[in-house]
Amino acid sequence: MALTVSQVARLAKVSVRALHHYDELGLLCPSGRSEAGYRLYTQADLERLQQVLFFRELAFPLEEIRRILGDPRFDLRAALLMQRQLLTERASRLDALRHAVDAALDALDQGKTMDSEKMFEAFGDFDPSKYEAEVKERWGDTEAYKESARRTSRYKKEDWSAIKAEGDQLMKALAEHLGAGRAPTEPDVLALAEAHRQYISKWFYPCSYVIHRGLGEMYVSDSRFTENIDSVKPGLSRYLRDAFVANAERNGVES
Amino acid sequence: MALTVSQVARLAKVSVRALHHYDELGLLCPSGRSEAGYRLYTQADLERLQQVLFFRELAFPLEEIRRILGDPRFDLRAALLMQRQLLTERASRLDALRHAVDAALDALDQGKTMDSEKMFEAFGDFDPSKYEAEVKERWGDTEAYKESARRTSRYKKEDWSAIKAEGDQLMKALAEHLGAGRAPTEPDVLALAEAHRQYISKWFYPCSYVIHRGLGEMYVSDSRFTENIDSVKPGLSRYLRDAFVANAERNGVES
DNA sequence: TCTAAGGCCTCACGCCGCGTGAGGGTCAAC
DNA sequence: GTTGACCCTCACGCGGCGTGAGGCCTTAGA
Repeated sequence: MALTVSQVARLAKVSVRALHHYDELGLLCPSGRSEAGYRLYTQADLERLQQVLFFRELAFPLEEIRRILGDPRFDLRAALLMQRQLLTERASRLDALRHAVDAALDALDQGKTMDSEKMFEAFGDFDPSKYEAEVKERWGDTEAYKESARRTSRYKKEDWSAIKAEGDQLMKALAEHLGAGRAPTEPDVLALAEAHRQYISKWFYPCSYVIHRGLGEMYVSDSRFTENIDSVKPGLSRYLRDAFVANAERNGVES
Repeated sequence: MALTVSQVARLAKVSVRALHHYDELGLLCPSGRSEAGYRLYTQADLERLQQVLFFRELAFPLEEIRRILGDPRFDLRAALLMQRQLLTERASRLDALRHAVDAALDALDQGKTMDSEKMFEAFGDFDPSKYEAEVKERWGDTEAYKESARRTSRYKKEDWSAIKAEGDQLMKALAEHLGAGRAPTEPDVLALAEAHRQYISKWFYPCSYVIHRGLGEMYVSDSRFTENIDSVKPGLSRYLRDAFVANAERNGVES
């Protein structure tokens, strides 16, 4: 059932190079490789690709798409509403341009030369940077987010799949301890919690014990996190929270 | 009355870097420099800038703008009509995207997950390359034009102003001979005609005697050429035609 | 008369979303 | 075993500038 690049490319009407590109960016990494190193895409990959293309059509930058799809805090509704707003603004701009072109044509028909003042009439009052600023404010309002954005934007060529694999491995290990009935306060589990904290610090943003504990709290209080994590193993999000809290305590952070 | 870069930048609301860029491309070279090498823009430069910005707003690539503004054969009406068409297509595309976003929002409101089929419904039937192809066909339909486009697209960093100066100098020299009452068949004039042919060959496209003669014919038969050339000196276009014809004849091309 | 600030200049690299080779391995069919 | 259609990984290029770096020029004020 696994598909090769060119098959996916045909299905989704994108170029093979684009798929390579998305792989490089960590935006869509095929979940498998053949023995010869061929990229192998699963059905799930196809779905993700569709989401990617959806946002791409909506003119989101690829970097942002990666963050959007990878972050369970992501607020789809807000993003869509914003994008709608953006599209509306663009449409009205296009309209203004059409009027400008029409005016130019009229002037031409009447044998007049276009005077330069008229040329600029339509272009005055439009400032695309306004929207940009808004977006930045909306999405980049926490320090951790900003730092994370700063760092992750540099990874590009580095191995995103490696980062993801590292995270998955931690989750899997913790899920196994949960499955084995170990308490979240046991040393092995605490060690894993600590490893996770360092993993976050290393790749995303400086993650203190306090912040890590807060992250754990979010895992249980925010359903988007909870669902995502519990899909690995039911109850894992609570388990993580408890482990993070215990790890913070053991390192001198009061609860 | 000469303006500096930053003054022009403020007036036209473009960046200084953009003006530098246009200078590099030969799209808008300031007509003067101060002793210290500062760019000095005249009123005429400002008008040209306005034209540049006009077409830029209409989403013409800069390279094409340069050709448009530099080529007296340029058909403003056709270009505007095309651009109108382009804008209309874009507008309808934006509309489709807006509907897609709305559909996504509706689905969200009803608690459904977006299914991937719907995601793609709006994106199927749009092929921007169609229009591209049309434009190419419309504007690039002669061999000389194509060759010229191929070559000039490579100049970029090279000194466009030097090329222009070389051409202007030839025109000026020929205009002086015309003013002095020399016949277009005199050796000096023929030499200049030949120099012009080689100038064209060197910078734009291989210009045979036959083609050169044809170019001369166009100078008198196409009013856009005629006006442009006669603005240097009245009657110059005819004079050029005659000189080119004589030069062709002297080199074994029958009339 | 000296100085500091704010022009101006020319390199030259960076960005994004890939296109387009180059140079080489792999797979299926004849 | 040979073809030809795939696949891989570099690595450069494009367009329209943004953004320094490093250095000269000009002008106003102390």
